Formats: sequence, C-alpha cells, structure tokens
Amino acid sequence: MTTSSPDLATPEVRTLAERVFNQLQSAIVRGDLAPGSKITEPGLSKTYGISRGPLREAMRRLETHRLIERVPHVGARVVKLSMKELIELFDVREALESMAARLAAEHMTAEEIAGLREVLAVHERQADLRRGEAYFQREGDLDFHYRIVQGSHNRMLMTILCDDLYYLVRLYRTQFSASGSRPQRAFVEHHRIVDAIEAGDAELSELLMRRHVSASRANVAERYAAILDQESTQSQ
Amino acid sequence: MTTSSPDLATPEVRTLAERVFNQLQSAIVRGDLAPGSKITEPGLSKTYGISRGPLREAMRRLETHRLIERVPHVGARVVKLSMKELIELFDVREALESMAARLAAEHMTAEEIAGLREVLAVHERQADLRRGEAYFQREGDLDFHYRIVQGSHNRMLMTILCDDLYYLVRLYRTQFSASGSRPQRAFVEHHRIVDAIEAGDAELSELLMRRHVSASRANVAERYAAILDQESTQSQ
DNA sequence: TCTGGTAATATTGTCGACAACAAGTTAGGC
DNA sequence: GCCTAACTTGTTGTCGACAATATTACCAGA
Repeated sequence: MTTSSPDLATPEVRTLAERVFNQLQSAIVRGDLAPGSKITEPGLSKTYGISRGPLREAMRRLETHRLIERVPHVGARVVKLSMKELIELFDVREALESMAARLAAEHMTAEEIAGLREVLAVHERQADLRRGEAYFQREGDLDFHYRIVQGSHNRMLMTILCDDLYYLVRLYRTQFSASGSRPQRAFVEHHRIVDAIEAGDAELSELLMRRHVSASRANVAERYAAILDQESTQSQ
Repeated sequence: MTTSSPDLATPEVRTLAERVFNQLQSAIVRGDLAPGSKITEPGLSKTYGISRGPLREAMRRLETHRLIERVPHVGARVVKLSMKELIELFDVREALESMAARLAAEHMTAEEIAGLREVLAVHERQADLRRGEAYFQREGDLDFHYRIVQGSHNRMLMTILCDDLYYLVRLYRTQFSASGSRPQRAFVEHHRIVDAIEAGDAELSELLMRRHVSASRANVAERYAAILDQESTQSQ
C-alpha cells in the first residue's frame, strides 16, 4: 500500500497538542487566522478549550513548520508572506525536488510508478471537466510532487519537503490562488517527468523537475508582482 | 559585520528552555548522551535542575533538529546514526548546498567574498602546522560551508542548512571522526569554489559544490562501511 | 503640545501536582 | 512448565497558579 492521501496530513491524533496543532494549521492555511496577526496563548487556550501546556507545544510545532514566528517574552504572529520569501521557498524546492526526482528515477518501484500514473490520470479527468479552470492544480499537483518525494525513498528529504515545506506551499496557494494558463503546461511537464522516471533516466528526471519548479516560480513571481503593482497604484 | 563565528550556535539565552536546549545539544553532539540511549523527562529535569515545562520545550526543539526521536506516550531516545540516514543527509546537503553556491555566486558581496578567502587563509595556516592531520576540517570546513550558505542571501536556505542540518553534520563528525587524505583535496576544492563564486559563475559554482559534497559523501560512506565490516567480523 | 518617566496591565515563562497511559512484573490458572 | 492476566511502577500528558518580563496607558514637566 503506497500511502494513499485523501487528506495530506492527519497522522493519528494521540494527544491534545497534536489535535490543536492540526486545527491551528488548518486555520492558518485556510486564512481564518490572518497573516501577520498576533496570536496569544490565553486567547487560543480559551478558544480551543485546552490548557496552555499542550497549546504551547502546538505553537512550537507551528513555529518549526514556519507557520508562525515567535519571539521570546513578546509573543507569536502568523507568518507574513513576502515576495522575497516566496522566491526563497521556490529556490529551496527547486534544489530539493530536483534531487528527489533524480533519486526517484533510481529507486522508485514499478508499483509506485503505476500509482503516479494513476494520479496523472485522475488529474486528466478533472482537467477534462473544468477545462482551463486551473483548479485541479490545488491539491492534485501537491499530491503529484508528494509522491515523487516519497519515491525518492529518502526519509530526510521526505521530512523536510512534506512535513516542513509543503505547509508553506499550501499557505501560499490559498493566499494568492494560482494561476493562469500554466496548469496545462504543468500537466504536460508532469507527464514528461514521469516518463523520465520510468525510463530510469536520473539526469533527465532531475533536469525536468528543476525546470518545472523553476517555471512555476516564474509564474507565481509574475502574478505576485502584478498584485503588488496593482495595490501600490491604488493606495498610497 | 558578517557574522563572525567563534562558536557556531549560541544566539543569546533569554530563557531557561533555550539554555538547557544548548546544553543538551552540546551533550549529544559531544557524545555525553550515547546515541540510542533513552532519555527521560524527570531524569533530565533533575539533572539540569529545572522543571519539566521548559525541559519539554527544549526536547521539542531537539526533536525538530533531529537530534532526538520522540514517540507519544512512550518517550524519547537520542538519535541513532545509521548508514542509510548518513547518506540521506549528504544527498540533501548536495542538493541544498549546490543551490547555495549558485545563489552565492549571484548575490555575494565583495566583503563577504573577502571574508571567505580569509577563512581559507586561516585553514591554510592550520593545515601548515598539522599537515595531513585532517584536523582543520573539524569546525573550519563547517565554517566555510556556513559562510557560503549565508552568502546565498536566502533566509530559508540558511535556516534549513545552518539551524537544522548542521547539528546533525557535527554529530556525525564527532561520531566517526573523519577522515583520511581527503582534507587536502577538500581544501583545493574549497579554493576552486571560491574562485568560481568570485567570478560570478553560478553554473560552475553549483557544479563544483555538488561534486565537493558528493566526494565527501563517498569518503564518509567508505569509512563507515569499513567500520561496519570490522564490527561484524569481530562480534556475532 | 510633546517628551520623558512611571505605574498598571496583559502576556509569556516557570513551576509543582494530578491524571492517563505504557511497560515490566508477579501471581494465578491451564 | 508455560501462558495469560491483573497489578505495580514509572513516564508522559495535562492542568492551574505564580513569577518575570514586555507593552501600554497615563501623568508630570518642559
């Protein structure tokens, strides 16, 4: 069984801290907790009906996932997304995911590759329904990248990418809902990458994934710049 | 001022949890806490003379730095170093540091490059004293890589590499104290990398750094395999 | 009116105790 | 004699209260 993923991260809740962590994580990604807004321990403690103990643990986890920023004796704020950091995130993803693709080409099993193709097939059907809607990109694309990372069979890579960075990716996505004509092209690129992996061509897989992420970064950067430009002309 | 580094990580201790985190981190890296050994909250609490509250926070931070492993309702153990994970670490480093080198070639300032050369000069003098001792490699090499990552001007990269991964690197170093004839070659490679960065050649910088880390991995893997082989022939 | 200091308030850091859970141990039955 | 089950012990999870620190508001003086 190759880690089916209906929802991307709900791995058993054995403790209160974990549960409230998941809730907070969802709230932040969904936008219920505004970026840059200050969050206070007594406040959340009352909101979720738990003590400050497990809450602090949950917040510590949020901090390590870079969803909030804490400063000693002062407090915590929901992470504020800047253009610079968004680009930084894509640079890191480019480095890590291209490596993941290379390793995937070397280590992925036949079953895993089949599963990957299945994911693409599902996307295709969705894309068929809502043509050009850029919608399937939402969680589907993430799922695609997810599986390749898992295919690398590199546990450390999986942790950094899936447990740490993808929270941020999702946050950015909901923040400025992507995208334009890119999904179609991204879709083609996905297929090419799987082809390379199936062929066991590590070099090519790495190169294609690098270009894929890089193109995605360019796309997001362009749109973000447009938003900023628009805002600056309106106010101030 | 470009982050002088007498000791690599002691960034103000404003809270008890931070202080005990630093102490525990040192203890683990130094080997005072044996790898795989179980650590208990009441035990450490008594040892360091603090309550379990801040201790738990320190342990949570140790967990995110991958120095200990926790399982709910059971306990925590000092991380056990396996061959597989060591290779994984180097793969991640290869991906991340080659990207860092590329970005460094694009963004590093003249002052930063000068500082980098200064670091190499210091290494040279040390290497002059203890020729072939492979000693300067200890913290100096880490310092070299440290500065290049900083030169990337990518905050996220800096966090992942310097705050998260380098703790593990240091742990591995003290565990199986490196190395052989590699330091001299590593030293030459360091110079080549700086040359490429100074020339602003992003592609070359990336390539050289990738090879550098890759060679380092091969070296460590070889030595580790030798150790394992030796152990298995002795006992059992 | 503005600036500086001081007091009040709220939030974070820390502590000790209690509850829930897991593992190890011993006693009982087959 | 061995397996099972309950018990005991120790550890982790959770809670509420207290202490230390930062922020805020207010007042006095220039």
